Amino acid sequence: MPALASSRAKGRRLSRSTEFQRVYRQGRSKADRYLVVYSFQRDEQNPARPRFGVSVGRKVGNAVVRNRVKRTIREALAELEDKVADGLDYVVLARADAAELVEREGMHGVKNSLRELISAESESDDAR
RNA sequence: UCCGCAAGCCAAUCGGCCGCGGGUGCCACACCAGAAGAGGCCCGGAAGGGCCGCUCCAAGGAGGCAUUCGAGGAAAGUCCGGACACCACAGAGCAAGGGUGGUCGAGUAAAUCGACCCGGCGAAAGCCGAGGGAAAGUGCCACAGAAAAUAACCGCCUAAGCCGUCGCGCCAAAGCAUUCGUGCGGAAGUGUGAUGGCCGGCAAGGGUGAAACGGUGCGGUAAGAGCGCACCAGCGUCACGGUGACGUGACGGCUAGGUAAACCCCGCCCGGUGCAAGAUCAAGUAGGACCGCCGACGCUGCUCGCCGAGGUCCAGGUAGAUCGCAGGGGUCAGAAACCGAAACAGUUCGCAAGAACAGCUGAAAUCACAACACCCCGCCCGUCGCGCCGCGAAGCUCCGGCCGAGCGAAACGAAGGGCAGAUAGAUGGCCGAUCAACGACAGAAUCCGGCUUACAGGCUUGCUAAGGGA
Repeated sequence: MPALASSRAKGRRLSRSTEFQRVYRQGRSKADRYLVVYSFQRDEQNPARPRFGVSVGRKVGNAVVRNRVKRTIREALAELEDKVADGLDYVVLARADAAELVEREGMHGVKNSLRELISAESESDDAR
């Protein structure tokens, strides 16, 4: 199977509303003050590369702010891709104060926050 | 130079690496899907259906490489208008409801634009105004104030009328005096002056207010008043100027508060919903018609009926997909040309219902859309030209420089590059350099024309007033 080079490419994103719903309803979640990470085991037998969805609500700010938050999260995810288990769908939800984190700490702040959330989640996964 | 005003423009810049979305070209077939071929296996009584790998193809998806394009002046608010789509009515008028409102011109239209008029603000440049009608009618005008529309609290005035008081006259009567002529006298009466009151007159002044029944001055008056006059403002008529809003002048009669984004009257305009409009295709599930090989039941058999499973076709249409949708048009319509006609006569599959193909006419018989190619137009960029500066006696071009800001290409004419189009929604990240030094407001979502609102800093041009210099 030809690897899609980047997690930012179209095929590696969650695209359908039903896919988001599935992750929200059936997945597990972990959160801090700024971000919420949902994850869902898609197919246990045939683990593919993980897929990502980003959701930024209106509470975060106006369109320019939302765009900036979304792009920053995508960049951070692309750099964290190696540390993420295959076969999972992730949704990163930006909470209302997320713009504050992006403005203050930039991409690195978001990356650190995501790394902690994702590893905490996989630990609880192992404990299961 | 500085204060201000107007118009236009920019929206940090440059380089490297990595990345995202669209278009185009090429590669590739290891993945998914598909076409063809031969083969194997499974389910089924059969018709038929399914699965597996192999060979081959390249015309899809995903992928790789290359190339090209990729947020704004407001993309925003969704406030007007138009295109487009569907729905409704399918004629006209009236009514209702909503909108709109100086004039002329531009514009498909607009709560649009330009010029002008009028009013307000400003010293000016200039800015602001939904700016028809208040003598059609109704209503309202807070607080304050006597009063908010046929005004009278303080105030001013007693000219006319009435009632007093006092002074001074006139004077019939009584009375007194008398030279008998008349004189004095004076109640009542009457005249006049002063004064008090009643009945009144007035609207100048004060006070209240956003606004108080035109303003200023002179005359006039008891006091006053358009009562008279002059000028001003307003109204009407006429004349002149202007396409017109309106302006100017003359004359007239002397007065009419404000408010219509209060009701209302007048003129003009107006179906509704919005691209989540809507169109096309279409799994699955349920539905309808038909077929009658198989099974069950009615009936032991045949026929028939019914049920089940199976098959064929059909309609509607969910998930989903595609289009709408990326500047516009031409080549691009034609003899039936959007699902056709004729025929059931061909071939294949099927028990059959039927399906697919072929044949005839024809360039084409699924069409349309899309795409490629070429051409034309529009817009943008840059070129060029207009333009600016210098030199000079003289510059559209003709010698040199600047293209800083901007504009133009209507006609003729030259060559080049470009035109965002996503659908959990692309236009970004990191590093380095520079600055007026960390860069405002802010992110396309059907398109177009406006309006409004937000906004750091900077640039260009023109203008006003003041000061300075020549």
